[in-house]
Amino acid sequence: MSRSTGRRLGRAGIRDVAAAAGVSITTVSDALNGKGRLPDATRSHVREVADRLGYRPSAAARTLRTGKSGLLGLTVTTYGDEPFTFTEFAYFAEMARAATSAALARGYALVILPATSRHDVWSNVALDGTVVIDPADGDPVVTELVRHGIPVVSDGRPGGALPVTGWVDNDHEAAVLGLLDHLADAGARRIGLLTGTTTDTYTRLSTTAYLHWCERVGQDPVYESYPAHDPCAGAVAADRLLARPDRPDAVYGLFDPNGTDLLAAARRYGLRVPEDLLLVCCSESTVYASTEPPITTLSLKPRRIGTAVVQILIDAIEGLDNGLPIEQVIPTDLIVRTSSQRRSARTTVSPPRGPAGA
Amino acid sequence: MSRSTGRRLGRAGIRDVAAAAGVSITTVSDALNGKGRLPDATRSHVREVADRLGYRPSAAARTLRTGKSGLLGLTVTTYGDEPFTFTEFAYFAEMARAATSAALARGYALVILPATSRHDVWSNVALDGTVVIDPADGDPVVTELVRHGIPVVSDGRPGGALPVTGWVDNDHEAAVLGLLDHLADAGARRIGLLTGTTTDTYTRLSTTAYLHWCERVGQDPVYESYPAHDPCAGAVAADRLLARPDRPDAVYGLFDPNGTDLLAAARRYGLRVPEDLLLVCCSESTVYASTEPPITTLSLKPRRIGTAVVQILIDAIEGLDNGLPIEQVIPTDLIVRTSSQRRSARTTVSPPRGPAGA
DNA sequence: CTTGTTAAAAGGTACGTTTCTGCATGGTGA
DNA sequence: TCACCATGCAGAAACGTACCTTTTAACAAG
Repeated sequence: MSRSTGRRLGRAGIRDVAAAAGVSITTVSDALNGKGRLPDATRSHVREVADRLGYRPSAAARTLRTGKSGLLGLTVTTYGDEPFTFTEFAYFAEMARAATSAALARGYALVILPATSRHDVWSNVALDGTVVIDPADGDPVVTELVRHGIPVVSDGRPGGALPVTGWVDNDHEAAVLGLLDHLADAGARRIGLLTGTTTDTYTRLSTTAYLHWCERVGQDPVYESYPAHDPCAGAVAADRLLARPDRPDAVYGLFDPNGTDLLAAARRYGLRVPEDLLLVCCSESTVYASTEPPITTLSLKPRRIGTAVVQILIDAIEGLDNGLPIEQVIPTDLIVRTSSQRRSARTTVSPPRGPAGA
Repeated sequence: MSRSTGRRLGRAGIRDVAAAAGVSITTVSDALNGKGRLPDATRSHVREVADRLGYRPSAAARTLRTGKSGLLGLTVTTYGDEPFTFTEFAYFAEMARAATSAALARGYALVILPATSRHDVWSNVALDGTVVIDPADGDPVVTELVRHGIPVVSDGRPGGALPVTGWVDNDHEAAVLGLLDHLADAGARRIGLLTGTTTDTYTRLSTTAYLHWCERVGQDPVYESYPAHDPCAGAVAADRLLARPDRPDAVYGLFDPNGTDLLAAARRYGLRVPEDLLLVCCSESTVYASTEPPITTLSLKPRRIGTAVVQILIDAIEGLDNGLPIEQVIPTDLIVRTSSQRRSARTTVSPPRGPAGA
């Protein structure tokens, strides 16, 4: 059997479409991709034949030929042993969702990849670019990607002079300072911090901002650290913080679960929130709107970050950037709820009295 | 310039490695892939040269040649307008995480794709198989994938005779029945249900199981429905349920946020939990361990489901299955906490469920 | 009649692998 | 010596597409 008629197995290729339509391969390619100079009659005829045969172009062949795969890597640096322990779950989920949407809107898809440098995984997929969440200083994966000319944009300001194409981050210092001012305005005299032992940029910047603030207002720092990837350790650390002799009258928790942890610890010690203890934590979770009392949260706007990261990355891939690294700062959002408002006892919604009242 | 020396731009290819190592292309390929019959000396020599040149095989070329891309699609059927509104956030995140890990462990990576039938996205990526979460009856994307011979495994029993390669799901009927028995054992006389208006399998099976149970024990059904993708609607429906004249003394909420919604509603009506109202909701979130009081949850074991789905899919791709569709049922896990225990104030240990009851 | 111009379509090569087939070589048993 | 086989390696054909180059036809202008 000759090469033109040979394969009856498998899907229809561009050759089969060309033969069935009575035109050349080039014409089919041009017709389907909207290129070349073809009369509309030919174009629609080819399209119809392709449809009839159920033709789908081979992504692999196209990628091989054009050098563009339409795939973006998405990597989360992890702590601990499990491959994908995101401590900031809601944050990651929101960010990834926004990134996926933004990529899709521009014709790209996201591939989830491990942060480890397992070559056999990374090299088995053709990437046009990569999004890295919270890269470690001198991350080997990032370094190698950049060395191979693959654009890399990071969520979180990269440390260690990582040669990324660009990055997006919040102004963590400003956020923490503003938040502490807010607590002080609400009457806090000694503000405590629940922070992490890891060395990632977020933890580091937030903690130093706290220390600076303490220095400025002349307060002794009161903080507890714990490995952020261990949820139980968070509860323990929250307890430790409230058990100290120099117990704070307000606490900021850097991580998502800290709000409930601190609330539980406060209950154990008979502390009323917000009367005896003001509470704020950094979280994207909506549960803090309906805890008792609702807890003030700092939102890092993961959706805006995810969108921005992908836009920068795709711009770089498509050569729409100016070549310089792009740095973008996304403002944070302090969502003030009862837990950080000492004075106003007014609740926002008037409780509808039900039948059989208390 | 000839084809052998021509390209100094771009990365090193297998040809360059062959030339530098003084062997043929075949030998390089065999050496790196562990195939063929080569002495260890040659093998290691080739590997060393490849390393020195920073050689990375082209995934696109390999995929084109072998027909295997090592990529699995991951799709979530969505409700509402946004492309990725997962109502069960924690569930999806956990499931996706487990699926990603399992895939990675077997050398595959996951690509996140939209459930819409945008051809230009789906056909731009070469997939070896696809995981579909909660497919709609007669889902066109699934149908087309199967028609093209791509294995599809679904999380959630597919309705509408969808010709999937296999599926994994919980036994939702049994879970709901057991849960209702548990509430009845704790003293509930009238159990209410907070359910969804959507027609997905989970909602449908759970609701009918509830109705069956009511019929069996001779209780009038007491339930409220709301569009599960709207978080505010959940709070409203919870309120409505507790405002009814035939107010239930126990409620099961089908969706993740229902626990906090119901707790807030109970507070508004001055109902004590668990004394006046028993509460259970289906959730994977750990926040319910530290609410006041802690809330009993039904876990669907998303990690086990994600792992199982991927194993079945990869088995099918690699031809390790027997060809028949595979159906796997994952047991659920009722995590009993204070909110569903009227008598014993003692915590934590879940009562061993005997089949007896009554 | 020649030449230039343009539309329409065909030819053919390259993208970078994997892998089938085949060619030497040297050792072994008959 | 010869046939035979295992070993170690090379040649070359695909895989399916995109795109650069060329051909053909038609037609207007010189």
